[in-house]
Amino acid sequence: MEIELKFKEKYDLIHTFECGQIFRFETFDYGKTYYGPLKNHIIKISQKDIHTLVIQSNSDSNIDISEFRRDVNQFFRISDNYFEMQKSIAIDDLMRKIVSVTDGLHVLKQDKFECMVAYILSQCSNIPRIKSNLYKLASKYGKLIIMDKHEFYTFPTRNDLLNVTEETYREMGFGYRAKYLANFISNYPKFLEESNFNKSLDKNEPNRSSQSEEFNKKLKTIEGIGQKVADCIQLFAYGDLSLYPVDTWMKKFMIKYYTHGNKTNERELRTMGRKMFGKWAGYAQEFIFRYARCYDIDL
DNA sequence: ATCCAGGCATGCA
DNA sequence: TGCATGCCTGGA
Repeated sequence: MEIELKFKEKYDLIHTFECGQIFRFETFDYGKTYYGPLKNHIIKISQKDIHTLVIQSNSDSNIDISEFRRDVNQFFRISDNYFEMQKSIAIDDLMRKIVSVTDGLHVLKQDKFECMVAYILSQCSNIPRIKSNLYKLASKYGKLIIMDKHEFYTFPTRNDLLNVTEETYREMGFGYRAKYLANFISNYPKFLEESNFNKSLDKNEPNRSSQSEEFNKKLKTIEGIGQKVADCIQLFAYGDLSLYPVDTWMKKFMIKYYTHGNKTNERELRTMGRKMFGKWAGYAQEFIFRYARCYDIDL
């Protein structure tokens, strides 16, 4: 099964898949094509031209084309107004530069459970290690899928992990995060299953911001999920673009360029970023993160 | 070899 | 409410 996705704006696969928002997509040809999981199958993403992606699925059976298209549209967030977003983020010379350097980077809408696990494991770690942790989980408890002679694994469901102990996670190298993950799986919070909550967050409803805040608080009641991880989950899996996760890179960047070198805490920087970039703060954060890590050698 | 990460919970002022 | 400290382990 194959569909084409057309964007008015530029789409850059390397910016999008290497910026650190998502961990289980791989390229075997230096960024020309990417493979990774979408729902219960594997997709191959290739670029036809700078505005057009071709998405192929490994499975032609047990999924219909309209459902596949809906999933793909959602994953690639095709209804984001990219030009408006870029324009409103480019608030000064530095941000204009960053928007131009990262042109074509798109925020993706990730699977909720997988994203939560990934970011619970991400704390005080690094991308290679997070990737390796997730690979261990998927290869042990997920389902093997072969596509184009490459091996991939679907991500395990919560059910698949119900009987896995903290000890096992430690043996898999998750360190002290093992406890958080085991606890998350076994005491899976009830509010995550209340589907109306998720739905209202997914839509653009008038009382969205208070719901967004409430949901953020609930996420932080989960052991091992603090402000930064909650923001990442809500941004990447729940599509709340108004969030501005502040990690060490963002902190370095903000202190260097926007507080005149004055040290402040993460909370203040988060508030500052959300104020500066409004409803597109999540995009701004991704652009800045990409820029800070890969293009600003002083940081 | 160390050293310290894409944080968090905890305990103390 | 704000800040220091320990936590696992493997990239760099």
